[in-house]
Amino acid sequence: MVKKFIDEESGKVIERSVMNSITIDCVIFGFDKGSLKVLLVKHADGISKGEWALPGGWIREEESIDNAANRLLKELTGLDNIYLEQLKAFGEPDRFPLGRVITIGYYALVKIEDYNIKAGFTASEAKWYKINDIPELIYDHNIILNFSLKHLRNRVKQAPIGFNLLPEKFTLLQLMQLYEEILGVEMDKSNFRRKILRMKLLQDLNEKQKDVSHRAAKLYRFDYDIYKKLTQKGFNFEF
Amino acid sequence: MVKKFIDEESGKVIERSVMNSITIDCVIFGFDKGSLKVLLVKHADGISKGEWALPGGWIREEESIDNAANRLLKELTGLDNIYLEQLKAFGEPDRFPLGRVITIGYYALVKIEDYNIKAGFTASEAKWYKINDIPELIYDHNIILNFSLKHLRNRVKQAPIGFNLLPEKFTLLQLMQLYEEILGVEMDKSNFRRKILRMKLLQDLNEKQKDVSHRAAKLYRFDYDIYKKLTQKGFNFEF
DNA sequence: TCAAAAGTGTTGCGGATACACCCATGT
DNA sequence: ACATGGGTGTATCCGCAACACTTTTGA
Repeated sequence: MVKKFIDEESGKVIERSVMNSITIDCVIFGFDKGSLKVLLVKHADGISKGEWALPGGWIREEESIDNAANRLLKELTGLDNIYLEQLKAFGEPDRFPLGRVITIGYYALVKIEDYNIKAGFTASEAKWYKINDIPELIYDHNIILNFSLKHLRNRVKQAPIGFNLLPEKFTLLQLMQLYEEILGVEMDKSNFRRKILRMKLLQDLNEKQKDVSHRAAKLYRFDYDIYKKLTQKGFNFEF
Repeated sequence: MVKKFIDEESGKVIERSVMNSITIDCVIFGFDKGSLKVLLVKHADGISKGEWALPGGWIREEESIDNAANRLLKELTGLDNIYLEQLKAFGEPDRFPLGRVITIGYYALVKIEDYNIKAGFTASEAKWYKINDIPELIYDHNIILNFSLKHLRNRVKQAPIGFNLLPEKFTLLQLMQLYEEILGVEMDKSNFRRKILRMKLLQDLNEKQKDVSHRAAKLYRFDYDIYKKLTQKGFNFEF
């Protein structure tokens, strides 16, 4: 990726491999059938044709990097208004074989069934992979993925973000299984209930599950307004 | 910052404001006389001449961004082997007035008295500012600084990094005052002792303070080896 | 009536908090 | 003697973990 420049002072044409190219790569997490999954895409052409990768793209000149990440996500999943946070920049000099490209990693949490409905995907192939079943990815994408997983495991204990992976209405057991899966631990049903309910972050919807072959459980919803109010009063989500 | 390019396909000269320039900016924390401080530099020339800023610089083509940050820090403070971690990338399109420049924020924790001894500083002016006394900085540097402060306050509770701000040998009260200053809280002497000693991360040096006008306190040292061992066994620093 | 998951109750332990108190040392 | 910080001891409270138990519902 050698570009030709005109040197401002001398007026001469100089060749320089392009330093400072920037991309964005997204780790998109979903939760489905008790498993934490990541959305990967198969490259349709270019030097890494046929290989799996994190979805990503270029930053446009007029948009902020957060906006670029949101736009890419919308293009990739058809979903708007997704939980999205920057991880950090990855910039080993040799991470991209054809030149110096720094990438900014993002991670997103989506409700997988929303994605299935809208399915705005146009790329050649995209697939949800279980977290324990990730194939080899191009460039340093495995490193980025592992970093984001570690980050998610920390974050989920510090802030109530896990809800973004669940449907709007969920049962306490679903929530517990989400935590068990992400953190890789087993939990006690009874203690989990007490702990999460004591925080008063969940709104009891006075609704029950339907079409289950056992006693139907109450449905709850995460109440973001209450969380904001509590946070302002100094409340700190900790799990 | 408009640059002239030669378009690869058409061969024509095109002007384009440079997209994707990348810099590094460092928030260097120090702890001195009971106050948390940040090292700021005064710009000697350029469009922001005379204004205060976070120390920073450019990434070289052949170095990783982590190495670039380490090199810059060495150039700025004369110090090697410093605690240094990436924050994240900052990339609002208008953050830099003369073109699109994305910056990668880093934060560093240094022992301020080491800095005073070596003092490898060549820039026009550099000064330690108390955290509550930060002037207006150029570009989005106040945003970066505030972000790093918030990050530090979280991090210091999750990992034993505060020690990097203290001298090699310190007393328990010094450590407590460090935590009090960073977190902005008051703590109980007795409870702090128990809590920190129970973790067994501190090595009792069997030495005492000298030249103090009161009963001399025991000196301790943070034992990184023990910490590593404990971490491998599943220990999790939490404060 | 049995399986499966929902949901409640109880008990013991350990860490956090809030104090009260004594110790050593320089001025 | 007293100011200053160093250092210890103790009572209380509360959350957490472990575990036993009852309830509801479909098959």
